[in-house]
Amino acid sequence: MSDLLERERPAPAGVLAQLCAGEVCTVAQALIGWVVRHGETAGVIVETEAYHESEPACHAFVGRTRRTATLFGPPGIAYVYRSYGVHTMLNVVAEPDGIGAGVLIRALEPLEGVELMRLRRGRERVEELCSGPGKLTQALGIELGHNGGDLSVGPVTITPGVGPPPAIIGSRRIGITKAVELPWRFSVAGSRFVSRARGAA
DNA sequence: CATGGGATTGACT
DNA sequence: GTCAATCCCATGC
Repeated sequence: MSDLLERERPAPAGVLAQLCAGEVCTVAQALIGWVVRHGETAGVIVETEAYHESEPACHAFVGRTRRTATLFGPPGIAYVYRSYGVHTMLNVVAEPDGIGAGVLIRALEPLEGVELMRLRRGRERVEELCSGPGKLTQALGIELGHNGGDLSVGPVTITPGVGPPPAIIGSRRIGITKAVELPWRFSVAGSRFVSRARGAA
């Protein structure tokens, strides 16, 4: 219905870092429509969530530790971690160096390498390839070793999309137990590629 | 060194 | 709707 018929375009040096240096909720919305690529697989971002050191749902809330060091670093860097011992999550570090904040990439609209995504996911339907934070990292082959990597350099990259920015809906973040009231989840209105809150319509 | 808790997903009742 | 899988890492003794 509202599929994004976009393709990535090269970004001038420093564009991603400059964008990500802004306020994290602004960054989370601005990244929608951008393209995540790893090798031959790529997808358009259709859902994000913002996390900031000032609120307890953010890993950086506890301060700078080995785990959160990346979050406190410069913007535009990948923060990758393992969740529930099973799934890998991809975040983009936001806000200036020294502030712990990041944007969780929660869903992509598959753009290239769909057959490889199907192979990695063991699913056929395109709607089931990247419609969740653990799913998209599996589909793109993103792993813990990508933590700390510069997303403007690669191997995992995030580059601008093409075309008008899509209409964005704000809502509550999913799967957390603290600061649940903050409307810091952002998704493309009407997209069939966004994740589903457990049991939601 | 031991313990406990997840920014989830898929299978099953 | 319910539940287990599975491991990294922060915390505490």
